[in-house]
Amino acid sequence: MNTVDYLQHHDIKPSVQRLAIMDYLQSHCTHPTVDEIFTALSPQMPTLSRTTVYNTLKLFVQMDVARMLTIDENNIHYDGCTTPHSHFHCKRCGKILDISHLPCPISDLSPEGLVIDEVHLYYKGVCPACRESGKSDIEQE
Amino acid sequence: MNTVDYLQHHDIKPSVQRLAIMDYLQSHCTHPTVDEIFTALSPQMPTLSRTTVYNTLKLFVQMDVARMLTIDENNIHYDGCTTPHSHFHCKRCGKILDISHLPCPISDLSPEGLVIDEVHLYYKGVCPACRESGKSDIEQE
DNA sequence: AAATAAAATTGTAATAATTACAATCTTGAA
DNA sequence: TTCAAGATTGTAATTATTACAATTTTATTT
Repeated sequence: MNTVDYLQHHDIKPSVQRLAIMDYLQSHCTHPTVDEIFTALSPQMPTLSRTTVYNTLKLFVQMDVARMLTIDENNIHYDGCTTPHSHFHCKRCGKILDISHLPCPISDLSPEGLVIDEVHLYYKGVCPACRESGKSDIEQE
Repeated sequence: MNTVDYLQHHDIKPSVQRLAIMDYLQSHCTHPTVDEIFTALSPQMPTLSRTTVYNTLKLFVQMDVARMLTIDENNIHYDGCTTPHSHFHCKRCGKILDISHLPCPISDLSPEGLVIDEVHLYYKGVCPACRESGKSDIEQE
């Protein structure tokens, strides 16, 4: 499905800005921040406003076509992939990687009377690349 | 073990401020924010500085006697309990509850070459209390 | 006990992410 | 074409956090 249809199927009007942001999210699985998206799209869309990126991502999350990742305490990251999966956050390079591992079924929770809308699972540590390069300490981005 | 010994066993000098903050964390399992801790302790410690609360919590996390929770995108919360457990974040009242559910063993991850230091698992939804009271929409705190 | 050094705390100022908001622009319907 | 609703923009305001220099506390040496 193309991006126009994808947004429309989720009751989102496919403006030029929204299309560009969704395309960026889906073609860059790097879980970008607002600023990364803004910086990447600015050259081709010189009139783009940071506020629009904020508004659009908020809308995307509301309409369930993006997920907000609060894994990194310094910046909120966004994920255009909405199928359940987990993440790995490298403390050295700061990258957030997708991994497939998911928790056990949550049926054993329902006795507590909780209504569960979202499941978030992630790990923190050191990624293979950083481990190889042997950088000694934390120095993100 | 008392709080003085607890901090000393983790190579943390038990200053008055640090003791007060650790005591607060351990006696209030509400996963408070910096501001909640500062506001709660200020009356008894009028000279306490917000910066000290920030510094102290950073130290506690480094020394492994507290965990930083980035579940709530608006504020960082802190947890004085360091044994593995999961959380539930109510989207209505904003409370973070402890729950015991944990993911399956992570041994199936090691093939990917990741070094894992921390596991974070939490759920978002509506807590029993908010469900009962039937408040219609999101209105945190 | 006095002098000194190291560590911790404090308060203010700076930084940076996010939001509020009013003005402008775009789109689609009447 | 006119109009209204919605989307975008840019600036200003807000807020959490950090930087930093000054002060205070604590521990150590003489």
